[in-house]
Amino acid sequence: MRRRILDEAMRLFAERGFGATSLQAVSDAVGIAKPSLLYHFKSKTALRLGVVDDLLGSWKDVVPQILAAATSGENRFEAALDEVLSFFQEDPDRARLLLREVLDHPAEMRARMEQHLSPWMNLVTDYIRRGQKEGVVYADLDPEAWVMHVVSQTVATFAFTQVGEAVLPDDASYARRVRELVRVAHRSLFRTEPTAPPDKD
Amino acid sequence: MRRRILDEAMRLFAERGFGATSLQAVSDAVGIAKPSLLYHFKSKTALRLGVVDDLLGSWKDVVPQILAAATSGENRFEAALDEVLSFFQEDPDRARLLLREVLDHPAEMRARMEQHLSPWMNLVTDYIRRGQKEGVVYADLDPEAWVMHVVSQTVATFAFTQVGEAVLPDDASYARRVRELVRVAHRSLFRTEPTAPPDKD
DNA sequence: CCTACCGATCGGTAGG
DNA sequence: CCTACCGATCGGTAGG
Repeated sequence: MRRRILDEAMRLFAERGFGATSLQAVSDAVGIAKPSLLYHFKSKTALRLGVVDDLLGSWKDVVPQILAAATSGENRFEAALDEVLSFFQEDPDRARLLLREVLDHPAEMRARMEQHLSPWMNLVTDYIRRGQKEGVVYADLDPEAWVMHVVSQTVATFAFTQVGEAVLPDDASYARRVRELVRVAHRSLFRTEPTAPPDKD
Repeated sequence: MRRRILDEAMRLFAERGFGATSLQAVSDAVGIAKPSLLYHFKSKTALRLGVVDDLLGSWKDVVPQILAAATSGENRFEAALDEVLSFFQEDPDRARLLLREVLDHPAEMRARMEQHLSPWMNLVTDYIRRGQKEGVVYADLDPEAWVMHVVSQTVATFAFTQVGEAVLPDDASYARRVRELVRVAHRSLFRTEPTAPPDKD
């Protein structure tokens, strides 16, 4: 039951925001009475924290896959980026909830992100710095800022599926934005040509 | 008075979100009674639309400056991007409100953005396509998707000032993110070296 | 997990 | 621009 509450709350918080979602709306979606929900989560704030913990927990599960992709095999860059992309692609509400949380609780999320991101951030930026010494990565690139850039652009791409279509009105709008995101990330990182060059239409 | 209501409502909506801001909170911030606020704006929804219209209206004023910067003088690229950057830099709440509106009302904002962006979007993308024919811009770049990328990254950079600091913990975090944004935009657009190359520290 | 219920606050109206 | 007030809904509790 806790699982079902978290799922419905996640969906509603991502869609309408925490402040615009009542406990009644969540319990209706689950199919239980409001006091029953408050047995599982003592307060609305406790429910919010439960949802955020759940999201960051599922992110933690993906980190090893990202690191594995980034440190072995060919096309390490594409493989690692694909892992980040598919995390949000799997459920775009993850991107929407993350954006809302960062807007609603910047200080709190700053601390949590630091905690959840720093382990793999350091590995990725070390890797980039090695590439800079070898001359394959631009020397004037700021590793931490570049990773933030790529991650936040990924979140934005999936959070704003619909709005992207306003400017890219064809039905391939989503695919175009993802492809351009990958292209921009690649071109801004490597001084050399892509191993597998992006299709040019 | 209408002006003061719009300013305070904008601030509060950007900070806490529309659903988490009561009319009482807005009227308190302005220093009037709640029914007085409802004389100027018939409903909470009318207030929201007033705030959004005001924001998009101020964007409209910047568009000519962007186009002027983009089509004359040297370093047209840097000059045009600077105009977009300074619009949000002037008041980061613009970025926050925009993000929230797009999350809360994707269909509505899609229509409004299309209306407010398409005039200059077409001019900018035409310009990029000319650059592609001349060979200075990457041929595999997707002009509309690229502009969306740069704009949304600008919005994200200013909306999430605090969270950026979690990963870039020094006190130059904000400047680093802006510089990297400009660098990424440049490197992903031009095949050639920058006219004024980014400092490499 | 439920019914019944709490005080506080919500958006909005009446009337001046 | 105000006071006074409305029904509805809010988050949360009592008690079983």
